Amino acid sequence: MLTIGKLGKAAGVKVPTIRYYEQIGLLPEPERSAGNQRLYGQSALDRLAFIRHARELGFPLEAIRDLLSLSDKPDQSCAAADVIAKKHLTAVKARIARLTALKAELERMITQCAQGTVADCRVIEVLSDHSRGAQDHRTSGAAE
Amino acid sequence: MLTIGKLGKAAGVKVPTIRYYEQIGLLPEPERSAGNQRLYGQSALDRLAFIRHARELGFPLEAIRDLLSLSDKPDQSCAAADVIAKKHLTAVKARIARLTALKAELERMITQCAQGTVADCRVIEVLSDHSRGAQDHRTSGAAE
DNA sequence: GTAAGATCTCTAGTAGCTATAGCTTCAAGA
DNA sequence: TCTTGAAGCTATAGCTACTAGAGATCTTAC
Repeated sequence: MLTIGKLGKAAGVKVPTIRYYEQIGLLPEPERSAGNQRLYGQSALDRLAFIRHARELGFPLEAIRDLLSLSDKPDQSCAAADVIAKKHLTAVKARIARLTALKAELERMITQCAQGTVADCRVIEVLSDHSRGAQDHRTSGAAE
Repeated sequence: MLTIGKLGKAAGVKVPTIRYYEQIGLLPEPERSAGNQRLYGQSALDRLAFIRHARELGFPLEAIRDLLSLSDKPDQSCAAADVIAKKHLTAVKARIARLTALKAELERMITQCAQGTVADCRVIEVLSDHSRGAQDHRTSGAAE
């Protein structure tokens, strides 16, 4: 049996966050010790690790709630999980594209900044590029 | 001169968000019409486009505030902007790595889900993989 | 037995918006 | 010129996903 601190360490989640997850019903109410402290078993650790992993990957708590409810009744169709995964995949792809573009921009910025003052630094220009022949950035960028 | 709605459309930012930015001091208070409505010029559009672009790329508002203050005094050294950009670049790289891993996982999930029920669907397993030889995922994943 | 550290509950604060209520102003058509 | 409907105004409250405090209690190691 794990105390909340041990559980948090094992799953990589902060203690108040665990209590928060319990409060909003993502984690079931655990057993308590004689002195009223929470005690967790392996299944709580699994569940929390799942939540943390999904959160890290950008799933909102509501999607996680859905996925957990699926795992709670594993003999049902996979269609719902599939829908969630597909929806998220689209968002993930868009995010990767944007972040990759940003990475290039940041690298360019840093290179250029290394050689001058703000006057000839492109940081600001790069990030407000709408006015210099890149009016079309919305076509590729605003897909969210 | 643009009304707030036109400005929002031009920059791709919602009207309440513009007012929010003004409230927290990211945008200067604009002129007003005789009837007390906000009126914006080109510089406000530039500034807002910059903010939106930076937000889209994941810069927190405080970093944007810093960058804007730099652009307001463009004859100073670029070092500060460089620091901000570098710090952000590290975070961006980590994010891309995580999202790329997620993309693979989601794609695998969807493929597998297409062929069965939740009973043999890996959605939950994939996302709580700590117990199957991937305990070290924290080493590569929790860098934020 | 005592002292440090972990846990308890509860409340309030954070970022970055978003929504609502109830009002006024503006632009376009009849 | 009147009117009507969209767009604007202020102010406040709500949202997600936590995070931080206060002040009390429990557990554990010496």
